[in-house]
Amino acid sequence: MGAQRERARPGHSKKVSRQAQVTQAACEIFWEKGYRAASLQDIADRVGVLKGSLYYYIESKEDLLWRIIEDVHVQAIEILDQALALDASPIERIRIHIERHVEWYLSNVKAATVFFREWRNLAGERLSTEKDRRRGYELVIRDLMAAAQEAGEVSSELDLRYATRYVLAAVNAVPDWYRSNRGDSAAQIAENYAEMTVGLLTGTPMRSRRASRRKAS
Amino acid sequence: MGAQRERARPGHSKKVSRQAQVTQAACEIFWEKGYRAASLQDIADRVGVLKGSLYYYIESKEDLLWRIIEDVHVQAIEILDQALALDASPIERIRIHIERHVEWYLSNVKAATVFFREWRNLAGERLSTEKDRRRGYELVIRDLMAAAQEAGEVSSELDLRYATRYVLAAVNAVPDWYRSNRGDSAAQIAENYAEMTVGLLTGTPMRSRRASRRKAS
Amino acid sequence: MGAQRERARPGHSKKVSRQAQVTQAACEIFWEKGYRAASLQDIADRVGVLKGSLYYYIESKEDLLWRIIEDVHVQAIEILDQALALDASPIERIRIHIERHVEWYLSNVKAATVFFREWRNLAGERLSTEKDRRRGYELVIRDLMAAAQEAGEVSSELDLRYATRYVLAAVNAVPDWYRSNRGDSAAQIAENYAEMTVGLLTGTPMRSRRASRRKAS
Amino acid sequence: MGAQRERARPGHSKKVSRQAQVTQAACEIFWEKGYRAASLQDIADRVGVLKGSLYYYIESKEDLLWRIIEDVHVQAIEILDQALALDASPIERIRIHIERHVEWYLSNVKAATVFFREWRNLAGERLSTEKDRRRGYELVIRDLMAAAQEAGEVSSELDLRYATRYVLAAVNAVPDWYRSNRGDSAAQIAENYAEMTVGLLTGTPMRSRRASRRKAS
DNA sequence: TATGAATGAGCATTCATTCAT
DNA sequence: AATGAATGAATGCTCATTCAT
Repeated sequence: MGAQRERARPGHSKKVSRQAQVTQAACEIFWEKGYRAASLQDIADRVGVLKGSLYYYIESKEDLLWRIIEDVHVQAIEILDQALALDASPIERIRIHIERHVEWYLSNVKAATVFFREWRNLAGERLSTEKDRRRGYELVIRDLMAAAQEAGEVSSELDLRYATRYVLAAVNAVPDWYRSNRGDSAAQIAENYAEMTVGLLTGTPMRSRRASRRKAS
Repeated sequence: MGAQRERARPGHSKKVSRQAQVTQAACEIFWEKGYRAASLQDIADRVGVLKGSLYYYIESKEDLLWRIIEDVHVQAIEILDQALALDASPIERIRIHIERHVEWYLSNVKAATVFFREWRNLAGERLSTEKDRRRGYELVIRDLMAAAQEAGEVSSELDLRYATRYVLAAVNAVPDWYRSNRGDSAAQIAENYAEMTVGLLTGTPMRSRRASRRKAS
Repeated sequence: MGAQRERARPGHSKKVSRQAQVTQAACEIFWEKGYRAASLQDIADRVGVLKGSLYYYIESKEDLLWRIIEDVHVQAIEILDQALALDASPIERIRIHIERHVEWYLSNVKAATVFFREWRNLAGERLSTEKDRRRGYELVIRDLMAAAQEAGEVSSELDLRYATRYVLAAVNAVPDWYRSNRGDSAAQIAENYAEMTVGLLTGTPMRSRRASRRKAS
Repeated sequence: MGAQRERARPGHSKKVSRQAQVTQAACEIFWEKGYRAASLQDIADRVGVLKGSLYYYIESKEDLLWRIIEDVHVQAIEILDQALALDASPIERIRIHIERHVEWYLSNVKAATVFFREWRNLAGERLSTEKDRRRGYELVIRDLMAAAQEAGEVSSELDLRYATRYVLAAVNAVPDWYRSNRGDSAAQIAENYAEMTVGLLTGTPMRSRRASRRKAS
């Protein structure tokens, strides 16, 4: 529909594009009520336009969900790629990735939550695509773990199919319970999760790992 | 509405109560389509009655969800209590509990899935109750981990607030991906998850744990 | 949806089934405003129920149109079959058929009008089916004309592809202008149309045809 | 709104006026989807402007329909007037008129189709005007037939009210089924229709009419 | 126990139209 | 001449729920 090229007026960045405003509002409402319980009326109210006016910016309600999910994917894959490209041992790459991944989640709690909770509401081809993407993501992580296993960093007795799911489920649930205004900082939580993951994979007590990392650096 | 006590007709146990049939159908439909996308028409169709007739057995749609959730709770707590009552070290009790817990999930995939995915659709007091219960459950698990920590089985550096959530999220996601008709048996998966959990908590490599357990028994 | 078996209470025939009432109301509204301009609200108002209640009786708006069209088809084909089965010359069968056909139209003006004006609003498979049916109907009429041509009753110079369309268009337009409350009776109009059709096909002046028919009988 | 006079720039006839482009696009879209199902968006898309921009050229959607209908009328009446002015017998004038009329339809299928199918979507005064025009047109044709009847060319037994409608309906339906890319040429079809009409009116077999016309010329 | 009919509120979506720029 | 944004009313449709029988 209507193209929304931002008139790149410098110094006028305060006015976010309506397009972005709408997606943002949708994300919040979906996060608050869930995709199905959320109505376009809710979203329109938050944006401050009439319900029908939303259709100048979107094609359908699912469209909104799709945008949010796509956006999370793009960023998640970027983070993953950066970790994969690191010049470090497999297990170290895993550790760093988990840390950054969690940190990103925690600074995008709403989008991340919607991403994990609502993707099943997609339909047709989008649903298929999304399933494929999730499977693909899981496989990349599994491959990374396999590399660590081959490098002898991870016990060969660990069944990676389950380890992958175990770790991913644990990590992806972080936005479910996180409240930004109390408890540890996002960075601390991220570090904790990375450590637990490495511990799970390597079976090394936390103490000794920390010590060895300090030595190394 | 009408009382729902089953007329306890002895020797007539073959005929499952309609009440149970309805809950069962609801569980399946909720599992297939999600609570919000499921309609009472769907459920009535599966049971083989008219939509309006359902109201002889239920008070509302939420009622159905509530029953399923309650049922899972009752069984989950029973399993937890049994593990807590064991005469074994804390970490061993954790291991056994996780194993049984996962095994139960896997033989009740639909109910378990609905339980985890749909509880947010409860409203009012039921929602509060449910939140409390989940928090309570988490705390019991955390206490068990704390006991293991005090017993020296778990590193004192592990932050139990996060460890609890890590483990619970991982374990509770099992019904999300489990397909009963392929891959390992429920028992194998359960053992795997229990082992990974213990590994995560104790930081012991899997190999040595297995060896020590064999010696002990 | 809900089965609408009439409770065959004898002596209680005044109460027409709601199902029929709804279709009837739809037919009238479609006739008055056209299918697309007609709203389900209009129909509900005429029946005296709420808009949403209509869906107890129908599956969609198109459903209503479809029913009307199917009904016309069933009756039109019955009339055609009866004419085809007559023990008479081809041209006589044509004459009789046109007469009965027009007469039926004129006693079902609304349905017939909707049938001719609105079928293009069908979609998907229904549209295809309908197109096929119309083509099939045309072909049967053409075959009948071809029989008359072979019997020497119709000039061999007449191009039957066009003659068929000429006649059908003329005849099918009758409900477009007919007003039951003034002018000739339906029977007179029907006779006129039948005669004109025979005249067109045979090229016999009307006077001589009438005379010969009187002699024959 | 703004005046729409074309700036009559001489020597610049290549660029069709936007006004005409819009009407043309509307005609096509109305022909493809029907007036009610067509949206201004469709038309704007075809023209290559934004929906809102159309209102520089039109006052309303109905406006577009009205223009198409007016245009057909202007041309139809011109054709009729030319036939009426011919120095020939009434029946010959009828024959010639039908022939030219059909030929014109067939070279303006879209406009003609819209003209016949969609006029009922007009409202208010335009609808009344249109009804009058159609009635007037029918009466002129009827008068022509009456002249033929008085000249003894048409049987006095023919009821001209019905004959007029019969012929007009048949002729006006031509654009409904015509496909320019297959079958006979427009000229052949037009001749066929003219012949059938004369045959219907005069009750003369086609063969003898052709022979007599050849002699006369 | 169960049915069949109806309710009524809500929902996503469409669209002709307007208007400041 | 045309744009881009918004309006507001309407539309087809869904669904949990009610209730007399």
